[in-house]
Amino acid sequence: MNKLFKALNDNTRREILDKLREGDMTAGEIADMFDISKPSISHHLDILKQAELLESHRNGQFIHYSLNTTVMDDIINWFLTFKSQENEK
Amino acid sequence: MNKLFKALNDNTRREILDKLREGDMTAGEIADMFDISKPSISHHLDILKQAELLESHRNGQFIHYSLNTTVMDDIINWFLTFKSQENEK
DNA sequence: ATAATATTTAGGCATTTGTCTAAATATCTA
DNA sequence: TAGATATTTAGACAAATGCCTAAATATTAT
Repeated sequence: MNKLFKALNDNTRREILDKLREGDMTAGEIADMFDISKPSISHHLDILKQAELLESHRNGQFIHYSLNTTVMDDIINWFLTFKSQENEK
Repeated sequence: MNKLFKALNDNTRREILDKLREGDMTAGEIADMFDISKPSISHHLDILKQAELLESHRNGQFIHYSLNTTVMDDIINWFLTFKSQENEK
């Protein structure tokens, strides 16, 4: 959970996840959507990948990134336990 | 959302939230559960309060802290939009 | 083989973060 | 009013974070 919260604690990274909901994109396409250098975006992508929020596969020169939302289940459940406990009062 | 993710991006703070699910506690009681100085815990409590995850009220010398989970709704919904989109494929 | 394009890795730097100790503030009790 | 207890505020410091430029790696096309 630590890596997951860490990865999500940045507005640029959350925006990357949001954009990828529309469909997969290459590293370059993602970088072009931000006013940040490509190396910096590359680093953000790496952090998201380490948290397993993204998967990547190379296709020729391009590296395509796609969402992996299965890892969000743990966090969602963590939050929901707070809300469900609410009703027990 | 930024303050919220920031507040949640720390293991000590997440543990504080977990402990408070059992019931309200004073700042001192919370601090005693960790191997961290009282001023540091006080600072963590402040960050959680700024994110509106906690509320506090003074009762004599003591300050009692309690959970406020309503602010979690936004985050939960943010996550759920990822999961619900999953089914549209 | 060389040049061009896509992406990452390396290294440096300023800001933010989490921690501490010392001091300040607030409340209660004798 | 003094002294004890509960908590926060202030200031300092090391580690982590996010950004940049320059260089390295991988692939494609001439």
